[in-house]
This record gives sequence, structure tokens and C-alpha cells, in this order.
Amino acid sequence: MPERRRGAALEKALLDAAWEELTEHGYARFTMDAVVQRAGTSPSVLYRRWSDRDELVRATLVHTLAESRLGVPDTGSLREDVLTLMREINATRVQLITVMSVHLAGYYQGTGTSPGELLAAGGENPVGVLFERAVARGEITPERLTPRIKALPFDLLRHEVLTTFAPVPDGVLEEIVDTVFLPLVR
Amino acid sequence: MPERRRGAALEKALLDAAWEELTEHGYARFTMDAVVQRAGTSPSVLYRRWSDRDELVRATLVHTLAESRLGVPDTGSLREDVLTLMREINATRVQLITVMSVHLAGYYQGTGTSPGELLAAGGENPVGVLFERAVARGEITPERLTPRIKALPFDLLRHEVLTTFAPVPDGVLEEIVDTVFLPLVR
Amino acid sequence: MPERRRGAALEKALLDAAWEELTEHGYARFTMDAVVQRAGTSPSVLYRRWSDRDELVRATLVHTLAESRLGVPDTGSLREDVLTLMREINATRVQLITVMSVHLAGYYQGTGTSPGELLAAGGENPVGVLFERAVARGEITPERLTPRIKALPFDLLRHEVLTTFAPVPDGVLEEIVDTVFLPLVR
Amino acid sequence: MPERRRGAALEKALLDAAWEELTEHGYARFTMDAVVQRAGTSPSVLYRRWSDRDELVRATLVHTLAESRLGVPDTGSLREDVLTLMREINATRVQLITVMSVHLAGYYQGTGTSPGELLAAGGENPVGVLFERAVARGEITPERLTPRIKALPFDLLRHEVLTTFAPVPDGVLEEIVDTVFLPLVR
DNA sequence: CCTTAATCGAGACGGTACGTCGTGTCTTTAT
DNA sequence: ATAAAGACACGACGTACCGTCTCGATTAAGG
Repeated sequence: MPERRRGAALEKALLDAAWEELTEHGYARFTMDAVVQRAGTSPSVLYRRWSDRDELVRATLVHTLAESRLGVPDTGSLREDVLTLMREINATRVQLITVMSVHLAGYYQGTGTSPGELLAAGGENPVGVLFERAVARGEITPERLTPRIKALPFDLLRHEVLTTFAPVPDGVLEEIVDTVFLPLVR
Repeated sequence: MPERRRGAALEKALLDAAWEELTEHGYARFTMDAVVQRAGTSPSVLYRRWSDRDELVRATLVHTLAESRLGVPDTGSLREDVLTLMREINATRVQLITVMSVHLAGYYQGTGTSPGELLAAGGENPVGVLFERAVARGEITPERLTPRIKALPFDLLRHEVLTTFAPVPDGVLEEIVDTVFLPLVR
Repeated sequence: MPERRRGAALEKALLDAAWEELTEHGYARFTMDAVVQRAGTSPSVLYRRWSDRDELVRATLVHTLAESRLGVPDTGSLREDVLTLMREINATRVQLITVMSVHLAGYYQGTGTSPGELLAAGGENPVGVLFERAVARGEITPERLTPRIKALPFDLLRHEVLTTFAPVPDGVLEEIVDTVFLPLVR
Repeated sequence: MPERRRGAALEKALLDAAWEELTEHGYARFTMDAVVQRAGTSPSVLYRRWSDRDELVRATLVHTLAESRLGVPDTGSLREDVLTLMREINATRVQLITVMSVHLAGYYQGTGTSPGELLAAGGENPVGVLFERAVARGEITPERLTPRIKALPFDLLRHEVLTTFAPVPDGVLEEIVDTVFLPLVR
């Protein structure tokens, strides 16, 4: 008989089970029952923590996002820094999380939040430093660095993910950086 | 007793009922049963046409998108033309359709398509003319008009919709056009 | 694939499954789920007909009672007639039904009925003829035959069943007839 | 904060809480949780003493039965003595206990006992004296006083309670005594 | 014009998941 | 040691949809 889990250990087991279900079957076939089953626990344990599917999915996304905080690259060139980050996002679960986050209509209604805030809260994008270094190197014009411009390449990547449901080809990443982002900041 | 509908009339009634359900309750609470009920018909009639929820939703989105084809504005200035179009999108059901289209995971898997193609197939964006006129007026540099750049303001609007689930403030539209789009084409 | 049952056939299958569950596991461990399982159907089918456990149990008892209507003996002597009937009751499922009927508190509250009425409605005891024949034979004094006296041996048997939960020994049956019932009607 | 109870005081509090739950909600909706709640204690405290629902109910019935031992009337006439006792039973919780006792299938199975024994053990019916006095007064024929006959009016009352779930009308009590019991003992 | 075939409307069926509640076990804190 | 608080694993509850199916009634089209 496996010993009885509780507290944080149990919670992690639940969120991990949930994440595996999400990746294996997708949001549409994501089932509380399956999570309960996979985690080897019982409905009440789940519902005590998250009152419904959407709550659980949201918690799972945040949990997984927190576990996979991206490293901030430092290649010596803004272009490479930004591209590296985009490639990492493109290759990891952040992508899947982005798509899933759009499904949480119920949760957003309940809390007045939105997918963007969830992704931010999960700590998707700690990129301030990148730009500071680029400015220090004299690569870019500081006045042009509005928040919108800083977010631009990542917004476009996110848009690409949300409208193709597939990994974005590297050529597209370069196109975004070279023909949209860099011309605006130099 | 109202006489029995058939063929195209019945089909339109079903899609309209489906659309109303979608707008009133959202994708998550969208139910075949409710559509059947609202249309005053019976399950088989629905399933004869669309084999499952996602098929029906997809058909509904395409149907509604076709009904609401946007007019192409002609204000004499590219800035105003683009802004006008964005404002219209922002104010109409195209917005809702954009969000819904992301939910059709099942459908895309079955057909190898993606949300973007659905929106395009639905005829979201007939904007070629806008740019031709702007070039003719000498407002912009033709070589810079890559497909990506032409799509840029609309991609960013779409991204905004998909990450905020809310109407985009007019200020944001102007910011997109004035600080991102126009600088790249002039 | 077994063909789909409906209407009366399905209903009988459900009630039979329910009765088997009742006899095998008793009222306390009687489960809607188990009935659904055993009948190879699904919850809604059960709940469409009987809104809860008690409704189903009641229907099952009535159904089974109706199927096992006792024959009216004709031995030529009132003593033997009554004893024969009591022995039959004692040996058959009528006994179990008697015990179960007491458990239906919920049902009685809802309908203002009582265990007695359920048993009567199920047609437990069609014994009028017995007494008519005994009177015709001159065995007994008609004036003494009040309803209570006629019911007496069966009431006492029932009481015995309800307080012992076991088949009543034959000696007890005879004692009831010989020392209580017969002295009162001769 | 009220000080912590232990031993007999705690036990009585639990049984009283259980009895109140039983009378308020009936056996079917009787819940360990509710008893725990009402007694302001915790599950283990309950389960340490009674291993399951039926054990607790049984203990509660015995406890309550012991608290409500009936007085033995002495009116000078057997008829009145017996009727008085029946009326008391009819008016008190003994009635409810009778009904509940039938529900303890689990307990009986575990111990090889039966409802009758439980009621007897609880001391329901200390009526020997009644008959001794009646014999002494010359009211009745001693040889006829078999145990069955002595129990007869009470058995019939109990039967009535068990098949009607309601207080027995006074007329019925008199009918039992006058047309069944007394004719057999005079 | 009348039969024939299709499809409509109604609703039951077998299934899966939902979110809730109760049981009996167990751990932790503190009296 | 045991009370109180409360989590845990289990499993049934009754409900809601899904997608399939059977049935009789209606309608359109063809002989």
C-alpha cells in the first residue's frame, strides 16, 4: 500500500497528473476523472483545491509555466538574444500553454482577468535586461523602446502560435525580427 | 402548428440557432441539445448535417463570417482606411469568431487546417485594394509591402483580442498603426 | 453488439436486475450503479423511470410481489388452508419483501402511504375465499369474522418475520393458528 | 472555549446527538458526519467507540430505550392495565425505536441477533407483574397464559406500528384488547 | 393523382463525466 | 493517552450532454 500523501507533495502530484493529461489528450478531452485516476486519489481531493475544470487547468498552466521559467540569453547582439528567446518559446511547452490559456473563458469571467495576465502572472517573459544591454551597447535607440515595441516580436510569435497551432518555422521568426522588430528600434 | 421546414431554410435556422447559443453562452456552454431545442427540431436533424459539436461550431462560424463580410473603406488616406477597418472588426462579431476559432482543436486535427485558415476561408480580410490605392497615391513605398507587413496591423489586433478577451481601446488601435505599421511602410 | 432494448422489455430487465441486487446484497448495499451495471444500461435510463433509490426499490417490490401471487389453497379444512398459506409465505420471497418494505421511509413520506398499503397494493393476500368456504362448511361462526380476525394469523406471521429476520419455524405457525386464531373463530 | 469532554460525559453527548439526528432526519438521512458536527467533536472520537453507522444506531436505540423505561400501571383491571401500557408505548419514542430497529440488518448479521432481541435487551416490556396480579384477582385463567398470549397485544401493536408508520388510533388498541386478547384469556 | 421514398420531429437509449456527499482511516496539534 | 480538527482514499449519488437509434407523421417527387 503506497503511503498516504498530503499537502504540497499531493498538490504537486495532482498538478503533474493534470499537466500530463492536458498534453496527452488536449483540453477538449481533459477530464477531472482521468486526473483523479492518474494521480491515484479521489474526486474530493481535487475539488477541495480547484472548484472545477477551468480552475484546475489554470492552476496547472501557472504551475507548469513557473517550472519552466526561461533563461535570459546573453549573446552580445540584440538580434540573437531575441531570436534565441523566441526559439526557446517555440520549442517548449510555453507554446502549448499559450494555446490552452485561450480556453479558460470560464475562469476569466469569474476573475475579470484575461489570457495575457495569466501568461504574465506565470512569468512568461522576463526580458527587460535584454533591452537594457542592447541600449548599453548602443545597438538601439532608447526612445523607441515603448512597451509595445518591446513586446512586439513575442506578440507576433504568440499570434502565430494561436493561428497555426503548430511550431513556427525558423524563417518566420527571422522575418519577424528582421523586417518588423529591428527596423523599428534601430 | 407551424409547417415543417426542410432543405436550406431548415439549415439556416439551425446555424442561426447555433450562433445565438454561441453568443449567449459561449463555446464552453455550447450544447447540441440547446441548439436542437432552440431550433425546435430533433437531434438526428442536426447530426445528419454535422457529425459533432466542433463540426457544427465551425460551420456556424463560417456561415456567420460570410454573412458579415466587411466593407472596404475608402477615406483617401491609408491611415484612416486601416484604422476604419480595425475599428469595424473591433466592433463586430468578427472579434467573437476569432476567439471561438481557437477552440476548434478537434476540427483542425481532423482536417489538418488551423484557425488562421478558417478565418481566411470565411473571408475575413479583403484588404488588397487598400494598399493598391495607397501606393497609387504615393503614400507608401511598394517594396516594403510584404504580405507580413500588410497583415501586421490585423495580426496585432487579433493578438490583442486573443489575449484580452475584450474590445480593444481605440488608443491601442492608433498606437499600432502609428508606431508600428506606418513607420514600416513609409 | 446486443440489440437495444426499450419500453416494457427494458423495464422488466431493470426491475429484475434490481431484485437480484436486493436479494444478493440487501437493502443497505443496494446501489443504483450496480443495477445499471447489471442491467447493462446507463444511469439516465434508470432515473428517467424512478427518481431515486427508494422509488426503484418500491417498484421492484411491487413488481416482484405481482409476479409471485400466491395460489389460494383448498384442502377442505380452514386450519390446513390457513397453515398452507402461511407456510408458502414463509418459504417465498414475500418474506423478504415484507422486511424490505419497512425501509422505504422516504417513499412513504412522499406519498402518504405505508408499508401495509404497499404490500396490499402488491396483492399479497387474496384470502377472502378461504373464509367463505369455511363458513359454507359450517366450520366457523360468521359473526366472529371481523377483518381484524381474518387478518390475524397473517399479521402475526408478518410480525414474526419483522422481529426475527428469519424463516418462522413451523411450530410457531401451528401455535399461532391453534392457540390464537382458531379459538377466536370457532 | 468549552472545556474538553471525556469518558461517560462525552459518550452521553454523542448518543444524545445521534438520537436527535435520528428523530429529526430519520434513519435514511442519518449521518455520522452530522452526529460529529452536532456533538462538536471529530470522526475518530465516534469511530473509536462504534465501528460504523449501524453500531452507533443500535447503541443509540438501546441507550434511549434504557432512558425511557415504561412504568408498570396498576389500575385494578387487566384490561385497563394492558391498554394503559399500549397507549404509553403508542405515545412515546418506543414507537420510533421499533421502526428503526428493523433497519439494522448489518448489525444483526454481525451478531446473529434480531430486532426482537434488541428491543427485549433494551428492556421494552416488563409486564410479567400485570398478569400475576390479574391471576391473583381471578380475572383470568392461568393455564391460558402462554408466553405467546401474554405478548399478543404488544405484538399486534408492534405490527401495527411497523405497517403504518403512524400512531395507532385508540379504537384499534381497544379492538385488539377486546376482540383478540381478552377472549383468549378469560 | 396517388403512391413511394425521404426526411422531419419527438424522444428513448447506452455511455461518460460532472460536481457533491458520506464513509471509515489516518495524521497532526494540543490539552 | 485521547480529544479536536481536518485531510485522505473510496465510491455512490443524481444530473447533463453526447451521439445513436427507432418511430410515426409529413412532404416532395415520380409513375
